[in-house]
Amino acid sequence: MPELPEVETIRRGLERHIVGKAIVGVELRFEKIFSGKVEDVIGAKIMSIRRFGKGLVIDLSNGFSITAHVKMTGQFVYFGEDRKNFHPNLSLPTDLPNKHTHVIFTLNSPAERHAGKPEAHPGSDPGQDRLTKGFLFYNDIRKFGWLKVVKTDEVFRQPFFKGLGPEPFSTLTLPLFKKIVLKSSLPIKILLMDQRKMSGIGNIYANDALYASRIDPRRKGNELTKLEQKVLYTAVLEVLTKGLELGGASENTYIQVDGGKGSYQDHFLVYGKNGKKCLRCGNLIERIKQGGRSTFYCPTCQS
DNA sequence: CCAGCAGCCTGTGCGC
DNA sequence: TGCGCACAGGCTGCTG
Repeated sequence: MPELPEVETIRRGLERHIVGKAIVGVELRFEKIFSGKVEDVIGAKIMSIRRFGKGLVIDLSNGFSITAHVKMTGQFVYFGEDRKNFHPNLSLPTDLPNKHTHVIFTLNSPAERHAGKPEAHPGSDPGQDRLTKGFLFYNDIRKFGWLKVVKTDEVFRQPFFKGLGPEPFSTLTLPLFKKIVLKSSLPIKILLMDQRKMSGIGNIYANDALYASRIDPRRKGNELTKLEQKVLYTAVLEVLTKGLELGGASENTYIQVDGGKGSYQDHFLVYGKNGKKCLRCGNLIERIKQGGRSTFYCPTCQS
């Protein structure tokens, strides 16, 4: 369930593992999830990785970018030349590529010409894999995610990027948050998850932020008090920060670029806890449907 | 314009 | 054991 913390963790992993390398090959195993031209990325060097909401942008040296959205089950995993993963405690795919691998990028490092140079501290440099060849796998069990090659200066012409609301850690200020909430008669939980109103928040963090704020997820945005608006804003940033610190929530298929897992799933406040005791009052957490999705809340604490 | 909902997919876990 | 079904959930595109 990649949301902002998970996607940002992926972004950081890609930044560490693939920036500086050149794309020397692309194997498309399932064409439907890929659009744009493969030729436009061949030979280009990877310059930077950006994230907007839950979307990723891999900027290349030739004026093109690979935009991507992993939706629910997409994974970017970087393996070294020996096709072994970098994470020491890897517990997920060791068999890549597997039947869920839809794209394989072969990467080559320009730094290879220095291969004969001895390392000052062999094995101790966290960026050492930048000096190796490798493979970047895009896996996606449910095939909801997509990769699209576009010109870098046209990234924001895409409907997805064009329509994104403000970012929780930068452009979504408290005054703006208050304004957005005040203007909407949507249930506050639906509002938090609306990527056009504000970006990056999905089901897990929306549930937990509302629980932390003691606000009933069914309340309308424009019916929140000024205090509740502020408390909720703070809670949103807090749960996202916590998720980020823990490397995201690996409850299902989400893994990091090096194959490691996040641990926010061990710190859920209310998400997925229906029938279990509320951490605050001990009464039972309930599950309801909002917009076709599960909402978890404590009927006693959240009013 | 907005709200609501089906569709896209596969794996998992449940009841019978 | 296995079948059918609900569920997971982000986003698009359609309808009213």
